[in-house]
Amino acid sequence: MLCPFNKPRWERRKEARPQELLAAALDLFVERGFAVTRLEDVAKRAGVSKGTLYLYFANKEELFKAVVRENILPVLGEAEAMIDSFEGNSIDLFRDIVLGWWERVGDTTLSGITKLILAESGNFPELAKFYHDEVISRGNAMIGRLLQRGIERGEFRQLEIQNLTKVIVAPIIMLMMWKHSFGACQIEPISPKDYLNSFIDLCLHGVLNDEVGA
Amino acid sequence: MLCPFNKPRWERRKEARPQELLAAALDLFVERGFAVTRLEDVAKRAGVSKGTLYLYFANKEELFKAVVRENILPVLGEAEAMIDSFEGNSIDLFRDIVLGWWERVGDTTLSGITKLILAESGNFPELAKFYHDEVISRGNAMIGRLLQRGIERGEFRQLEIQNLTKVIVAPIIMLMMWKHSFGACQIEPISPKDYLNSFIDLCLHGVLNDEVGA
Amino acid sequence: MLCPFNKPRWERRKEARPQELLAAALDLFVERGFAVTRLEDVAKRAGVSKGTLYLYFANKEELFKAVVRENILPVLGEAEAMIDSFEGNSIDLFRDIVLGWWERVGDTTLSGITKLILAESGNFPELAKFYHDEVISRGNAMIGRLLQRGIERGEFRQLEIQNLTKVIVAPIIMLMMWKHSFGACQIEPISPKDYLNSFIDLCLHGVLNDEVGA
Amino acid sequence: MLCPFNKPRWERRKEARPQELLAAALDLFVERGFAVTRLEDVAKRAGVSKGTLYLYFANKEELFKAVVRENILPVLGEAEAMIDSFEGNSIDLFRDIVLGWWERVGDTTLSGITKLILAESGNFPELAKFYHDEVISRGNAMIGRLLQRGIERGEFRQLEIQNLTKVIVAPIIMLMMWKHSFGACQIEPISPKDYLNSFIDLCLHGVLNDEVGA
DNA sequence: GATGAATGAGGCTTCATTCAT
DNA sequence: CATGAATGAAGCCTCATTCAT
Repeated sequence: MLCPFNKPRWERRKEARPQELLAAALDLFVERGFAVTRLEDVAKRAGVSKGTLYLYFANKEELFKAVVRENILPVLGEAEAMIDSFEGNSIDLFRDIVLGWWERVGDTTLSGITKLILAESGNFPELAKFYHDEVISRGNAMIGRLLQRGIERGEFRQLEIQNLTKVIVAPIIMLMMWKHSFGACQIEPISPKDYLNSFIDLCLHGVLNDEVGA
Repeated sequence: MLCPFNKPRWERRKEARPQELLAAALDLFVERGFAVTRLEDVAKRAGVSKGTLYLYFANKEELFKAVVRENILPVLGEAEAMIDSFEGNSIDLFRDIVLGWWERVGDTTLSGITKLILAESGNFPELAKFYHDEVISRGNAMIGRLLQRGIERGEFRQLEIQNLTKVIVAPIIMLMMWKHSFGACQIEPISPKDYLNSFIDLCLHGVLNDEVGA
Repeated sequence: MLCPFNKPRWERRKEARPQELLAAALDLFVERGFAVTRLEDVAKRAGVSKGTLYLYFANKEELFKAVVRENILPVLGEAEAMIDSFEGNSIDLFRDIVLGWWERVGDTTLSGITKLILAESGNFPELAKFYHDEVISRGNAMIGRLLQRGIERGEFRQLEIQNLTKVIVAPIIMLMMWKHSFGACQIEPISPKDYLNSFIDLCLHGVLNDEVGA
Repeated sequence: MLCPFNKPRWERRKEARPQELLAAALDLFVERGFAVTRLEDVAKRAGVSKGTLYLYFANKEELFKAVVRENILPVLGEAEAMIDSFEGNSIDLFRDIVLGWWERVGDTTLSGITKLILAESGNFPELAKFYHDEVISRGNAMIGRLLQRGIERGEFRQLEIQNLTKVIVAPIIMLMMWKHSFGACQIEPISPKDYLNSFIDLCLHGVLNDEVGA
């Protein structure tokens, strides 16, 4: 009785149960997709029975929302804070943001959520809107502020920010998508580090040979 | 009987059946995903009965595979010819490739195939591999050759081609994904023209302010 | 193939299936109650599978409504016609209506519907309203017209019709209730014939001994 | 400890528990029916937890039986005393009985018991029998004795008592049923006073116009 | 070939009941 | 005694698949 691991499972619930369920749901949703995942499997993976899920989440869709809310939003806040408090060069900031995002999100199961949303948005427009408003648009705004900062500091040239942010976000999202689609099938996995370095290099310098005088 | 146009209408109809079914299935699979699409809806959209589907496709999974196979093949080769025969400046070539791709693929139903594959790759790994080998990797190779051409002609600087191609392809794929996910939900649709111009501008020049002395 | 009874079950559907399902549902709803009746049992009694029910009725509640609609409404129309076309004495008409109602409704499974509605109205207010509007109030109006007719012809004394109709309808409804509650439990079954004769006698003459000078 | 009012409040509470549970259950059973009432709601209405119910009642069915048993007994005997001690006119006695019944039973929660029994008799035949023997048949006997008294005193004409009692009881029972079915749904609530006056008038005089020469 | 009625396995959800604290 | 988290059987409903015509 002294060791918590001796406690019967049901006793640990108030603290951990919802988190265990969310973790199990995240895994399975990412692995199989929302529509195909059976709640019974989520429960089984969390080590509880089917009915227990309904003590914590009203239905499958609410479970999905909770998974998104609990996992993605905290990370976003951190990144936003980083931009606003960063002191140095915008180039370094860009590099930090990109690599940090990969470390905190892309390289974790969380990246699967993005894939999930893009894949299943057709069936859950409400969820898609929720995710867009809470995650995508905030992410875009973050990159937009970063570009603005660089322009104001004279580090970046005059840029059309509106569309450019989406273009810049795209390769990061694609890297996450890749990991959970082709990557998950063992098809030509990409080296994130090399990919992201190429990405950063491209964003900074473009492809042109400036010495020739393009 | 040799010329299809001599056949009575219902007989031509009969031969067109599978194509009509595939088209209907493509639409619905793209819009809703594989698991959620009901065969009855596919049949209804094609104007036939549910049972008729099974005259042409053994089951739902085979229908999916046929949809992908039938729609992937026509895409191949379209753009490849373009690149090798082009004479002018690599910058113009890049611009033509990107905008031409959008016009001939991205802006057609075929872009839905890409979304479909990325979304359902987990459940159909062999299709994902097929799509990767026949489409994605050939697209990458195309961009790779384009970059190589630019470098050889001194128009592009020395570039690490392997990963860069994937980075450059990413925003194009994302544009297609967007069209079929958030775009389909009426959530902040992107203007492809503006997006692609920003993309081309970024790829060529990067974001740095060269005059400052980068 | 000549004899319809040799036909496979599924072939007879377009004509008879919905009626078979409604009959089975009526029996079980009356026997067990709406909430407790399982659709699988309804299907089984009709000799079909669970899914077949949903080809004809959207859900359990719609099935219930259809049972009421198909069974009760036609009988009501007949009774209404009888009142309007009857030529003779109002006393005879009253007797005919009461005994006819018993024959056509009370003595059949249909009487169970009334019990059902009264018992389960709490859970299905929408159904209760439907039944009240379509059946109860029409039945009351029918009796009301009968009383009015008798008064106008001088056969009945001046009566307060509004509440009296409900009072007169009550013993008829109770007889149906009884049959499906205590009667169904083998508890002191009532002889409908004697009960209705007492009822008619009471309605006509009351209990008072007029000779004494009431 | 002998006087309950000396006990601390929570201890009196403890003894009152079963009554509070039964009251809550009565309300909900009457309102929604047995099958549909959730024990959790019963517990909530009584202000206890679901588990507590099982400290007092073995299961849902036993709770139902207890509800009925506890509520039936107090009804008995209330009215019986009235009839045998009455001195005056049988007409006045009838009026007093009917109006008194409504006041003391029909207009209280106890009328719900009647509705409950009639509605659920199919699933609880032994309770139905109990209720019939202890309540219904005693009520009938009471009315029977009343009629007999009137006949013997020459106030009522010669009547067939056996069935007539049931006919006379019917509108009273129906008034209770109505209150808990259509009445509870806000569908055309009946004015008990007017209804009962019409009822009494009908029972005494019938509908015929005696002056015409009945 | 084409139909569409029929099937029945399977998923989501509810809730009576249990039981460790 | 009281709690309320946990269980799991059971019901409603969906839909891929079959098959007699």
